[in-house]
Amino acid sequence: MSQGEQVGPLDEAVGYVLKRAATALRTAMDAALRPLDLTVPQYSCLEVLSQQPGLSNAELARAVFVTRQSMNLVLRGLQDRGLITRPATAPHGRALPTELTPAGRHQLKAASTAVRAVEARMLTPFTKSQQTRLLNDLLACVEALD
Amino acid sequence: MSQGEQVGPLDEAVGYVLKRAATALRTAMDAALRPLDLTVPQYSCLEVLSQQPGLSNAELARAVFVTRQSMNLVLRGLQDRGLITRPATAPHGRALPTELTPAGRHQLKAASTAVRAVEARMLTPFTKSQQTRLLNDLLACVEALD
DNA sequence: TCTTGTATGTCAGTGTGTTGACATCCAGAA
DNA sequence: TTCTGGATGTCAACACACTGACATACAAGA
Repeated sequence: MSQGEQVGPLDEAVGYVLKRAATALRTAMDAALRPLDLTVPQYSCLEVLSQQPGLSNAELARAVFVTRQSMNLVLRGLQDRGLITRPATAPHGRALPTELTPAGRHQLKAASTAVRAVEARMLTPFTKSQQTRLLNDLLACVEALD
Repeated sequence: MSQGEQVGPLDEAVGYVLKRAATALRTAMDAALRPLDLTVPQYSCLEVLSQQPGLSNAELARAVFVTRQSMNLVLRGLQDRGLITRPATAPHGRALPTELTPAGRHQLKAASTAVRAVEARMLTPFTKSQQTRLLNDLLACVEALD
């Protein structure tokens, strides 16, 4: 262009590479979860639900950064497959506390190992301390943008 | 759970934070480009086209990691607004070489500064050497997954 | 008590990206 | 020359996430 370097060969833009990394991870996770008939949002939902049982639809949506409507579809799919349970009537307010079924816990265990394997493959080039450094760097990026 | 730590409080999973960072960046870029009436894919397309004029639809799609169909919609939108030009008939084969119009170059300049401002804000917490380190780390992640 | 506000679940409508498919165009081998 | 393979542009159908909207249920204040 006219005034010096603009963005560079695009491979040098942090934002570009950040998107590429996220896309590659998403693709790899999709492939790893496909044999289990789980999508990434479904797996994320199960994982959160395992760590925080009894969360409502809206709370789950906030935890996974999607809308209530989207999470509602995810939950319905999981419920139809018997991986989670929601009471037909709300015990308090309108919130329906969601819980994992034994089948859901079993499915989550398989999915969790598959996902961890993908993460481990992604982190192969790094030492343990480098991994925490990368983690902190990414967190700093998020905070700087917020 | 049963056997030690599973995934941790989820904030410690690199994949989770990677997605959060990419989402935050995407949201910030969307907000920065909205006043210019440009979406992130449209901006990416203009940027690539500026560095490599004459690329065809399929080549652009590969460069931005979307399908030909999606890129076709993006190009049509940009073409209707007079930011790019495509010959009505292909000079060779079926590929239609795309070029930026003066209006497109002008719009891209404004968009590029806006996007660079977002990237700069994201990289505020880092020194120059830390930025290149982060870049290389992310590239290593992509390579490890490929 | 009644009212206002907030939060939740759910129903549309919309937009965007994808996969699947097809016709076209060129290059190279038989 | 003829034909096969690869690449391209484009159409259709589908999936998923979003915004907008509405009715419901509880909490806090007048």
